[in-house]
Amino acid sequence: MSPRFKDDEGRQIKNKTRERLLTAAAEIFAQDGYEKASVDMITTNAGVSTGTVYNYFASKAELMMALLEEIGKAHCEYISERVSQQTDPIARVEQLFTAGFEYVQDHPTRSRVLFANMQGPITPFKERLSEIYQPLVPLIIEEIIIPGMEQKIFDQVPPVSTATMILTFYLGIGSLVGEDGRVPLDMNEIVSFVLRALGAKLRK
Amino acid sequence: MSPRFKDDEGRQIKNKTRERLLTAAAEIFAQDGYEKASVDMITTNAGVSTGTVYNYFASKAELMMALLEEIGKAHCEYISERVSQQTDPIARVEQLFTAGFEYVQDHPTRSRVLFANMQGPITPFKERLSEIYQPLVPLIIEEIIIPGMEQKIFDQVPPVSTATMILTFYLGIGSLVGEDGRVPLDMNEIVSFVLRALGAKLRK
Amino acid sequence: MSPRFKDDEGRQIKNKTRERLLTAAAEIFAQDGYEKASVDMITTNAGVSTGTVYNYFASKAELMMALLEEIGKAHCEYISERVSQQTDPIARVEQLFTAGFEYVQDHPTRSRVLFANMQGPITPFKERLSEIYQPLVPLIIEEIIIPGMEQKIFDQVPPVSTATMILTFYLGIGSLVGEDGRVPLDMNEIVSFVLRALGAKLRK
Amino acid sequence: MSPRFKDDEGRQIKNKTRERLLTAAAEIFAQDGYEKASVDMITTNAGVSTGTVYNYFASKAELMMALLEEIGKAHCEYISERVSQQTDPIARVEQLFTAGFEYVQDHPTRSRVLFANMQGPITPFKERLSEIYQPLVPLIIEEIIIPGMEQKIFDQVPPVSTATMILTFYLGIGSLVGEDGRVPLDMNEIVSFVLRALGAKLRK
DNA sequence: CATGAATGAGGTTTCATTCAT
DNA sequence: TATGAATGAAACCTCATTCAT
Repeated sequence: MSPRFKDDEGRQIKNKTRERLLTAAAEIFAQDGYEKASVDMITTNAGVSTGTVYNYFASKAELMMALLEEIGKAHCEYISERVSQQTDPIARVEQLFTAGFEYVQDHPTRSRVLFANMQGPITPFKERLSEIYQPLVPLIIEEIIIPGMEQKIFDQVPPVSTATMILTFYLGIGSLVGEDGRVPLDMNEIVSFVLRALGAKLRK
Repeated sequence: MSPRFKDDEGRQIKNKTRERLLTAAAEIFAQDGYEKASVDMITTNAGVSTGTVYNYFASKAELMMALLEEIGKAHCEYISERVSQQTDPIARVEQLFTAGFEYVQDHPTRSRVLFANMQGPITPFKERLSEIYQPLVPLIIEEIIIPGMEQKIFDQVPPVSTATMILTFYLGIGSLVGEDGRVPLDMNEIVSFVLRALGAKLRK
Repeated sequence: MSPRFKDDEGRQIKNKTRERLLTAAAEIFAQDGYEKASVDMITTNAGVSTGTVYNYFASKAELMMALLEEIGKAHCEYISERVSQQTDPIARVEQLFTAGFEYVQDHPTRSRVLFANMQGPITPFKERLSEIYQPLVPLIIEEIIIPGMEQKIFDQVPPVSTATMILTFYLGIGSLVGEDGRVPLDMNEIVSFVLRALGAKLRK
Repeated sequence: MSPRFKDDEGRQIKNKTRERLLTAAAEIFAQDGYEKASVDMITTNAGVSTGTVYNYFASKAELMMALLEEIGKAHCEYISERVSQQTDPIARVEQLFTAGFEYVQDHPTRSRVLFANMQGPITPFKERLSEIYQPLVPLIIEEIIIPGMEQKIFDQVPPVSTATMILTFYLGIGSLVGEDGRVPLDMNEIVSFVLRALGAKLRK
C-alpha cells in the first residue's frame, strides 16, 4: 500500500507524496465515487495539505485519470503475464479469470474504482479505460482463441467478437465484487461457462 | 398523487408534467450522469420552472430513483413477456437478447441511464436496480435452463449461477451500447456464445 | 378553540374559515416561529388549500399581524375587565397578575405567539404589540397606582415609569411560560414582589 | 482552531477574520434577526467572500451560537465583576443595573442580538442563553439577597424566586433598549423599584 | 370563494482551485 | 515543495405568492 519500488539500497524511490496521494485517492474514490469525493478528503487521508495535490496533478480529474491509468495498466499487465506463462489454451482461460480475480482480491479498493468507472457516467474515464483494456482483446485472440481453434480444442468461433464478449463477460463479473474483493460466484463455474462458450472439448 | 383521468383512448391526460420531468431527466442524466446533471438543467429541458420538480419528487435523488424504477420495470416486463411467448428454450434465449436489445434501441436514452447506474458509484441506485432486475434470474432458470436441461437440449449446468452469469453477461453487453442505442456486436454471435455456454445441441 | 361567537339561534357567525386559519396559524407560529412556519403548514393544519389564505389575508405577515391583534386585544380586555371588577388597589394588583396568567394558561398556544414576538426580531410585530399593550399603562396608573397612593396604601412613586416597569415585569414573566402554559414561579410571590415594589402596607 | 499568537500588547493578531465575521454577524443579526439575515449579507459586511464563513463556523446556526456565547459570557462577566467590587448589598443592586446597562450602551448592537434571541422563537438559542445567564441567579442570591437579609437591610424574601424575578425584570428592561442602546427609563427609578421590592430600608 | 400546480427569487452550503507565505 | 485560508461559482432546495379552473 505504501511505495513498493525500492532502489538497490532499499531507499524508496522519490515521489512518495505522489504515491500517497494516489493511494488515498483510491480509498476515497472507492468509497464515495468521483463526484462525491472531495479533494480535501483525499489530502486529509493522505496526510498532506489541500494545495499539495496541485503540485502533482493538474486537477481532480487528472488525479483520477492518473489513478485509473496506474490501476488499469497494472491489472492488465498482471493478467497478461500470468496468461502467457501457460501454454495450454484451456489453462490460459483459467489463468485469465483466476489471475484477474486474484488481482481484484489483492487490491479490492483500487478494483472498485476501476469497475465503477468502467461503465460509469463520465465519458473521459470510460474512454481511457477502454483504451487501457483494449490490449486484452488481441491477447485473448492470439493466445487463447486462435491456438485453441488450431489445436481443435475449441470450436470455430469468430475471433474478434468472441474475444470482446469474453472481455465484456469478465468485466461484468468484475462489477459484482463486493467491498471485500469477493466475487459472488464460483471460479470453476465461471471458467466452465466460458470454456463451454468456446466449445471446449474438456479432457478431464 | 392526484387522480389520473383518462381520455377516450385510455391515455393518461393528467400528470403530463410528471412525465415530462421524467423524460427530461432521462435525457440529462444520460448525457451528464447523476452528479453533474443539475436540477435546473432538467427543469429547463422539461420546460417548467425550478421548483416544479419538487411538486412531484422529494429530491433529485428521488427523481432518479423514480426514473430508474420506471425504466427498469418496463425493461424487465418487456423481456419477460417476449421470452414467455416462446416455448422452445433456444428460442427463448434468442428472445432474451433480441427483445432486450430491441428495447434498448427503442429507448436509447433511458437505457443509458439504466446501464450507467447499474454499476455506478451510487449505492442506493445500484441496490434498487439489483432488486428490479432480480426477477430475471428465476425467469432464466425456470423458463430457459431447467426446461432446456429436461429436454436434453442443454448440458447439465448449475442453474442459479449460470442464470446469474447470463444476466451478468447480458448487462455487460448492455453497457456497450452507444448513444444511438446500437450494440457493437452481432446479435447472432451473442446468442451463439450463450447457447454454447449452455451446451446447446443446435439443430439447424 | 373553534368559533365562539354565536348568534341568537346558535348558528356560527360567518367567517368560519378565517377563524380556522387564525387558530391553525397560532399553532404553527407557536411551534416554529414566524419565519420557519410556512403558509402551507398553516393551510394544511386548517384543512384548507394553499390559496385560500390569500382570500382572507393579504400576506403571511398580515396574517400574523391579524393574529397578534386578535390575541393581544383579547388579552388586554380580559385583564382590564378583571382588574376593574375590583375596587381595592391591592386586589387589583392581584387581579392584574392572576387574570393575566389565567388567560395564558387557558390559551397557551396563542400566548406563546404573543410573547415570542413581543421581544422578537421583527420590528413591525413588536411595534404593533407595543401599541396594543399601551392601554395597560394608563390602566395601571389610574386604577392601581394613583388610587393606591391617594389611599396611602402605596408609597409615593413616579406613576408613569412605575407603571411601565410593572408592565415590563409582567411581560418578562410571561416569556417564562412553558409549552403547557405554566409559569415557573409562585403567583403569591410574584404579587408580593410587586406590592413591595409599590411600598404596599399589607394588612393581612 | 489555530493557535492564537499575541503581539506585544497581548492583542490577538491571528483569527482576525473570525473576529470580523462575528462583528459583522452581530450587526446584521441585530438589524434583521436570525432568519432574515443572510450569510451573504454577513460576509459582505465582513469584507470576505461567501465561503469564508464556513472555514470558521459549521453553519449559520453555529455562527449565531458562537456569537451569543461570546456576548452572553462577556455580559455576565462584566456584571459579576462589578457587583462583586461592592460590599454593600444596596450598592450591589445599583451596580447590577448600572453595570448591566453600561455594557448595553457600550455594545448596543450585540445587546440587541442578545435580547432579541433570549425570548425569541428559536429554542436552541433560547436554551443556550438561559444556561449562560443562569450563574447570575446564585450571584444575586449569595451576594445580594442573603447578605441583605442577614444585615436586616432587606425584608425576609424567598431567595431563589426573588432572584429569578429580579433577573427576569432585568432582562425585561433590557429588551426595551433602542438601537442607540438607550434605556427609556431612569436608572434611579429602576433601582428604587427593585430595592423597594426587596423591602430595603433606605438610609439616605 | 376554493383549489393546488406552477413560479422563480433567494437561501444555505459545498468545493475545486489559487496564491501568499 | 508544502501549506491552508480565501475565493466565488454553482448546487439543491424552500416557499410566499399567483392564477386558471
